[in-house]
Amino acid sequence: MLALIDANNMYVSCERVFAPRLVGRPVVVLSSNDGACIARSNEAKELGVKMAQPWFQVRHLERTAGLIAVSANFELYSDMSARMMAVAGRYAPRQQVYSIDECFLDFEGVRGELVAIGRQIRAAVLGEVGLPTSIGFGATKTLAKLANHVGKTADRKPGSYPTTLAQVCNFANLDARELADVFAATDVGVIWGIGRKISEKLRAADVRSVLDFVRADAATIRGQFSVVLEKTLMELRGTSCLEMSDIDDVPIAKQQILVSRSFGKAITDPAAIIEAVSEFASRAAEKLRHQQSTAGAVGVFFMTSPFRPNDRPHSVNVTTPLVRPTADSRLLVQAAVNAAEVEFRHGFNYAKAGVILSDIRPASHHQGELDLFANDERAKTHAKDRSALMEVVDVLNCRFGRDSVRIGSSTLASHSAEVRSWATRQERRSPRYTTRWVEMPVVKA
DNA sequence: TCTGGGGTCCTAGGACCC
DNA sequence: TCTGGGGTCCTAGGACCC
Repeated sequence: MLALIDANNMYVSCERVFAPRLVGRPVVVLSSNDGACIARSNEAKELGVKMAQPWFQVRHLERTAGLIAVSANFELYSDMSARMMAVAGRYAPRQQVYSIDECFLDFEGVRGELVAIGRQIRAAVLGEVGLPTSIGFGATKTLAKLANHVGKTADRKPGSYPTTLAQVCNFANLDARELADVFAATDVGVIWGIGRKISEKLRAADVRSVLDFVRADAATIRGQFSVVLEKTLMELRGTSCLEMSDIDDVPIAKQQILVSRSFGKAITDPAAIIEAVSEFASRAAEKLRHQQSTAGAVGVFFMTSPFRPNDRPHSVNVTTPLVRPTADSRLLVQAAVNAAEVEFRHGFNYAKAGVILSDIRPASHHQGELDLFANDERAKTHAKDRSALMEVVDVLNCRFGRDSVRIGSSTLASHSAEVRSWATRQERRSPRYTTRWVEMPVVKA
């Protein structure tokens, strides 16, 4: 039996732990640039604020309905996430952290009543970390996800499901009839793996509820959609198709590393694009070294805004293969900047840019005898110097703070983050209470 | 005025091989 | 006029997730 545990409105709940004035009020957390709502409290959902809705569209609710908006504070959220995962992990032999706010637990071999255990987990995470959670139990990952959704919804919208399913929902405790009722009352679009496009297509074929979907013909689903959706169907019928990947302690290395931002305002100046791309490449290189990998290709993109119909659209997306995979910031930045210089066009209002590292492999992996340069002693020494230098840079930045040492070209046009024309706005960010000494909350006697 | 920033997996189709 | 058949590998793009 598997469980999915996730934090309710994670980002909002993290903010509330340290700012009790937010409790019971409609609250949203804003994306970078304070552009869109990426988390909503239940009260904000009730005001009609949609996921990813632009802030300017709901801003009037600040005055009319007491809506409170805060800028995203990812440093705080990821630390709170780690604490939550540590607590949840105590209760089952295997845990897979799936995202910042949810993990799967595998209860195989565990004795005891699962709903009762689920309630203990909720109480522990709430008591020790301060985050409210929901828990779903099912025979497969997709069922556990669905049970979690039912548990959360039963709690939030009385009458939607039997109250016994609220907060902690175990499908195994339902008989066939009760399960069919739950499935019939649940929209097909909430199933894990069914997004907007597929649910539209399913509805057009008169498959509207989870029950409709579960009763659909598997071969037809595969033919008209994909093997992926067929797996989803089998999972809902109780046949496991998605394995637990339970590499508990060692995070799986990313196959692609992306750093991108929307600009605070439109960019027309090549120097600004180059500065941004240089900065993104630097940041990506840090992530790359952190997971002890090298990249064999550097991608750069920048584009105009699709939301400004009066702007001429333009979009650049180029990938530069590297002769030899590297994790050296200077080489990665150089490749990214070169591509940006070549592809930049005057006369466009660029709104967003990014750098993607791909063809990622372990840093320990050497090309071996086929790489002629590798046999060149000077080249070997050079490579060693390089990685030693990067190590020093990383250590210094870890000790003295981000950007204590950085690549020269990322400061071409200006000297501080505050004056960089492309820098994102974050006017409402809370203190990083748990990860910065100077921002630690102070208790007054 | 103002519209997120990460990721994953699968598939179709082209390049290329014999 | 008629122009193979079977395979692999790679990439771009589309779907999804949070």
